[in-house]
Amino acid sequence: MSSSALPYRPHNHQACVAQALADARTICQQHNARLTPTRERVLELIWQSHKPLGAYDVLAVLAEDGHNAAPPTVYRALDFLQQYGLVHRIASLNAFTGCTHAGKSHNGMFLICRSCGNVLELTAPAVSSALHRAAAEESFRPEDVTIEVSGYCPRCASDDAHG
Amino acid sequence: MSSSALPYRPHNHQACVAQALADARTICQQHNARLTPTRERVLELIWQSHKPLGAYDVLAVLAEDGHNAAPPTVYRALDFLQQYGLVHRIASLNAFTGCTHAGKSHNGMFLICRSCGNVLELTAPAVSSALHRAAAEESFRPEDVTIEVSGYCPRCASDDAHG
DNA sequence: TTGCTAATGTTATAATGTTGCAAATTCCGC
DNA sequence: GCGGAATTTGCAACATTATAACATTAGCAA
Repeated sequence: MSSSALPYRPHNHQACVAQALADARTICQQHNARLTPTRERVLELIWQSHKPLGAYDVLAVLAEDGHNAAPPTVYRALDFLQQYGLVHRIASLNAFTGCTHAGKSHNGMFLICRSCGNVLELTAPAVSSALHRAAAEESFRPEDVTIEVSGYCPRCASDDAHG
Repeated sequence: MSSSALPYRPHNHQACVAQALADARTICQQHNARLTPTRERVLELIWQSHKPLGAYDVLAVLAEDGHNAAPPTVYRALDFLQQYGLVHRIASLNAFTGCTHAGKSHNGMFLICRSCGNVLELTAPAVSSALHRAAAEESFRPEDVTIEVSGYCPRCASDDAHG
C-alpha cells in the first residue's frame, strides 16, 4: 500500500493520489468506517500536493466546488481522516498532510522544507527507540509523539545555498 | 546555570524561578539585550509553574497587574524571550514554557503530561543524533527540530492507572 | 539639545478552531 | 419496504490564537 516517492523528486502524482484514495477505501472498509463523499473529497484535496494544507485552504476549495461548507465540516472530515491514520496534522504549521504510510503502524517524523513547503514523512525506528528510551529514563509513558523537522530539502538546499 | 529538578517532583519552585530570572539577566547582559520590566514580568509569569502558559493567559495576568496590555505586547515579549532561548513554544499546545537549559546550546525534547499538564524539557543526545542521521539519509538539512511527547508523567501514571 | 534606534501602545483584523443544536441521511433488524 | 437508532451533515454563532499597521515613548549617544 501507498507510494514512497519523495515529494521533491519528480513522480507520478496522479498515481500517488489515486493510490492514497484506494488505500483509504480499503482501510475504511476494514474498519466499517464510512468514507463519505465529503471525507473523500477532503482527503483528495489534502493529497493534491505534498505541501500541507490548512483547514481553511480546504474550505476555500470546497467553496469553489460549490460546496457551501462551514469550518466544522472540514474539521470533522479531518478528524475522521486522522482517526484512521489517513492524514496527519503538522502542529508547527497548523496544517494537514496525507499519510504516506497509511495502514501500517508507524511512528512518523516529518521533514518540512522551508523553501518549497514540501513535507516528507518518514519512519525512523532508530529515532523512535532512542526517544522511548529517553522517556523511559524519566519513567514517562508516551502516548503520542510529534517530531517535526524544519529545514531545507536537497533540491532547495542546492538551488539556493541557504546557510 | 538553571535548575534541573523534575517539575512533578517536589522542589523549591521559588528558587527555580529566581534562578531562571537571574540566568535571564546574565544572558541578556552578555548579548547586550534589554530585559525590560515587561519582558521580565512575562518571563516570571511563564515560570510560575511548569505548566505551559498561553499568550492570553499571560495577558490576563498582566491585566490583573493593572498593566493594560494588548496581545502584541505579550507576543513581542515572548518572541524576545524565545530569541534568547529563555522560553520555548510548545507547538502542540500553543503555549509557552520556561527553558530549563537556558544558555546552553541544546536540542530540547518535551515530555508533556496529559493529566497534570506539567512539562519536562530534556536534552537527549541519542535522539538528536539518530534524528540527524535519519535526516542526512534523505539529504535533508535540519534547521529547527520540534519534539513533543504527550503522555503520562510517573506520578499521574501511578495515580490514575491510565491505559 | 538633537537625532537615531529600540521598545511599547493602540486599534483593528486575520487566522485557526469549537460548541450546540437541528435536519438529513444511513444502517439495521423486522 | 418500514421504523427507530445512530451517524453524519448543515448551520450559526462564538472562542482562541496571532499579526498588521501605525503612532508614541524611552534609551542613548553625538
